[in-house]
Amino acid sequence: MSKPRYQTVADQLRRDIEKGRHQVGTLLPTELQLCAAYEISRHTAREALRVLIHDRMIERKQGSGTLVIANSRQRFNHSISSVQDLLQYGANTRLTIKHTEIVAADDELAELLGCEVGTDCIHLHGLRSTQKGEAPFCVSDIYRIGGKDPLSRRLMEVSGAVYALVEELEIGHIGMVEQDINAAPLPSENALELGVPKSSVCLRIARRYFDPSGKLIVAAVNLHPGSDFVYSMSLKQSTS
Amino acid sequence: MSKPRYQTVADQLRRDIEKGRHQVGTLLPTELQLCAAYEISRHTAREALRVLIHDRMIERKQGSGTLVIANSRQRFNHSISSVQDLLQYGANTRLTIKHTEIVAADDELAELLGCEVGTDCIHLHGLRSTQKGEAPFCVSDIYRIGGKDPLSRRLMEVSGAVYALVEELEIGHIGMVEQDINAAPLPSENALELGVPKSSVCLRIARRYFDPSGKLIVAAVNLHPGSDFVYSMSLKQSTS
DNA sequence: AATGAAAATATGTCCGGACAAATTTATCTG
DNA sequence: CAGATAAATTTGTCCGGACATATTTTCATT
Repeated sequence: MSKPRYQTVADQLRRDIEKGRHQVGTLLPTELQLCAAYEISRHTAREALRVLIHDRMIERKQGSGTLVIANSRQRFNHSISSVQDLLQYGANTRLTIKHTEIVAADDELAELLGCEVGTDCIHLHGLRSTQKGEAPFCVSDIYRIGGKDPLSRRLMEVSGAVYALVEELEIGHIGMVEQDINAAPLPSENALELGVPKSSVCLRIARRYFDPSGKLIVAAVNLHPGSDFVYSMSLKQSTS
Repeated sequence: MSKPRYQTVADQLRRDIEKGRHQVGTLLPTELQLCAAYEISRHTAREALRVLIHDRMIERKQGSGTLVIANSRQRFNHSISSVQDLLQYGANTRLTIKHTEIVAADDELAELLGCEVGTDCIHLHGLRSTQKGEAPFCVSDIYRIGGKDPLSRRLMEVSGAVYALVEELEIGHIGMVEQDINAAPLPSENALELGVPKSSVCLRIARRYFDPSGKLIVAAVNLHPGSDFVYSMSLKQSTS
């Protein structure tokens, strides 16, 4: 239940960097100094620093020291799933399900789910916002084949990111994700929901989650008003 | 000079997975088994496994074990640069430079390049198509600061993907790529070039390439008519 | 003042051990 | 046989120490 020690130290260091107590471009205290300051072993100090390396806030160099390279966490900015993850975790967003229904798949949905037209599907429609109750910035639709299958029914009870969802539903783990990104006109009903002009364009991210055996778990479609919301991420390439 | 021990073990395990001696979906030997097999400490075994976690070949779960989730290192197909790579290499596309010019940076370009408004810049404007002479599906603009700098001049002579470009110009290697993705209305002149309706929406990918020291090499903006072209990629390799 | 060798510093690698927490497996009980 | 309980298994956390390697600093020499 309680946080590991190295996590506590990492959190504290992150706050210190975010608050400017350790400026970008300067060196963090050395391992031994951290050991003394937090009364931890060197191993624990290194684990804490590893967290910040993973967050891309620091870089370490043997003999030189630990350099602060960013004053905020840049966590998932390595993977394309980060676009989504950035929204779901990094930016600490909330998904509020507005309604759920059983629908017969039309052409478009049938293609997304890879099923026959007319197949019963569960559909969850929600809005994503940074804080609960705040203005939404993204329309999120989640689909699953089978209106009566037990997993689909449970899907209606839980809420949150698809990854959390999959964990909660005890599906095991996600084997593959297919992702389509394109631009599209934002449907007027969604424009209304998001409070943006009717003629807006949007970034459409359609994702399909498969289990390791290749069976589709769920599909999700997210619409982001494009001009308002810009995804930015940096990628460092290792040449080793 | 010599590789660390944990790296040797990680390499061996990776080869074993790639060769199918450890199948995707199965469990890797436990830490203690690895300790015995390679005559290493548990710490070293854990370091080795950490490498494979970083490569996204395995996933670990306390109490359960170490699951093999991929049979090859997942490197660039995890990064959003694959969107571009898919176009440049996977789909075997051609970039045809339509014209080059020296321009004074306006507000937008100055922000993209991180330079003063009014700075001389090289601008290459081109169209991307699957085959030379075929209908283009993407508008590509490449920018570089300095209208007279030798590298900029040479930029006008070569053509192709930015990565190939960088290689040809012998810049060394790209240290970092920053990327913005958003949706936008497609400017009417570009719509004309691409032969799509004037009121089209487009996917706009703006990328900035830096050398390892952090100096900007070039910036590129690609516009794709959104509804026509869909990026599709898989994040995790399915069991094949 | 410039150079180069030595010392100090800081991170990297590696070992040993101990206990905690999560999961799986075996066992007992009704 | 089903369900709860206990044991075994497996990874996670944390400590201590030692030496290696890369970098910076110091200092003696020229």
